[in-house]
Amino acid sequence: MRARVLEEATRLFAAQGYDGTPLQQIAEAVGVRKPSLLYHFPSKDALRQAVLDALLSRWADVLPRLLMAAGQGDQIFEGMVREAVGFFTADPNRARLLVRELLDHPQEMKVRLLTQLRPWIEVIARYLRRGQEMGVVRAELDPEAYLVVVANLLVTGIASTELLGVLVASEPDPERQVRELVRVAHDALFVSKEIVPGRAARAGVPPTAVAKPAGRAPARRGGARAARHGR
Amino acid sequence: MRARVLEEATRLFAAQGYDGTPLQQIAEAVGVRKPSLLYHFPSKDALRQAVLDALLSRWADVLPRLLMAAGQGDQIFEGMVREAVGFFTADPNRARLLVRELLDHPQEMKVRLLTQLRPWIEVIARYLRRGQEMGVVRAELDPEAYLVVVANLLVTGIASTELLGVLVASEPDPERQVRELVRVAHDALFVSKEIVPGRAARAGVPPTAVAKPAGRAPARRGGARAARHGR
DNA sequence: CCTACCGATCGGTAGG
DNA sequence: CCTACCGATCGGTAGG
Repeated sequence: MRARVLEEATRLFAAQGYDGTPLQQIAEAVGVRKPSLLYHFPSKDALRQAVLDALLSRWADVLPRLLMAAGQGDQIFEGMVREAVGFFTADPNRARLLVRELLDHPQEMKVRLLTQLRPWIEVIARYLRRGQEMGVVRAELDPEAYLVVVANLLVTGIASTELLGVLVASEPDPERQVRELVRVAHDALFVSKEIVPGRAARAGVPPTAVAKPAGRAPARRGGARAARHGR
Repeated sequence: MRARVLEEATRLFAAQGYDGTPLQQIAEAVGVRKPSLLYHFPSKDALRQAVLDALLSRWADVLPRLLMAAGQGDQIFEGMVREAVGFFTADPNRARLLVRELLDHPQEMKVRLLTQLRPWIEVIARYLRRGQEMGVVRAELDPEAYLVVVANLLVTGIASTELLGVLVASEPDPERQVRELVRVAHDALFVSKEIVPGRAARAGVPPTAVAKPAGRAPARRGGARAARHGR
């Protein structure tokens, strides 16, 4: 029952916001009376925090697993992006809820980010710097700032995919938008070799390090697949 | 007086949201009684729309001027990004308000974006395609999707600069984050030549077309200057 | 632009 | 988990 409440509260908070969602409405969605909610959660604010905890605790599992699994440093990008895209496209409410919390409770989120996300950023930033030394990652890239930009890009980009679709084409295609999202993150990260004609590509860059995406057929880079692997 | 109300309402809606801001609080900030607000605006919702109108109407002036001014196609990027960054860093409340409206009133915003933004996206997308034919803009870039991604990136990135700063460094530096924001947009747009050693750079790309940023000193590309040129 | 006021709705409690 | 209920606050109106 507690799980049901969290589920409906997540959906409604994401769609209408905390202030825009009365307990009454959550109770109706769950199928109980309002005071029953306050038996499981001492207050509406406690419910909000429980919803947020449930959302962020999933990342606490996913992040370490990702960093362990990626043996080679250059596979981290694909793994992390695929996981993030999959997580948020499976239920865009997750992304919307995060954005709302960032706006509505900046101080509380600042503490959460600092303790739960900052350590991982430092770890991944070290990988990026190693990539820079190897000439695989763009030298002018600012590791920590890049990671924050991309995290923000993925979360807000997916949160508003449905809405912003009308700007891209008459018949919105979420996959197309997510694909471009991932491409932007990718091309801003790796040193690219696309325009180099022929053998110049071999100059100074270890051929195995950058991995496949650069020279291959464009527009099939994980967004599509990840969007399908669902929840 | 109407202007004063719009000003305070913008600030409070941006910080606390529409549902989180009572008319009473706006009245206090302006220095009048609550019913006086409803003399200038027929309802709270009418006030919200007036605030949004005031914000978006500024872009209706800025966008055309930008596209007129940029004589060369390759200057459009710098001009647009500088203008957008300047506009939103001058008052991050503008960015936050836009993000809130996107979440709280998606249908209404969909109509606004479709009529007020879509035409411009089509125009700029044509410039991008021309750049692709010239080999200056990345071939795998999806013009319309790219523009939406970057617009979203700038708005949300600046909306949360202050908050996300703690993830980048112990002593947050807004300029550093904005700089990386602009770099990501830039490097995901243009074909880069950085790793090409020596004369290979001349192969197939008109030297004057790409303009300066690519080969020069990194990390001084408009974010810093724009952030200073204020409101 | 004000005072006075209203009906509706809110989060939360009493008591079982 | 329910019924019954409360004080506070909300957007908005009457009337001047």
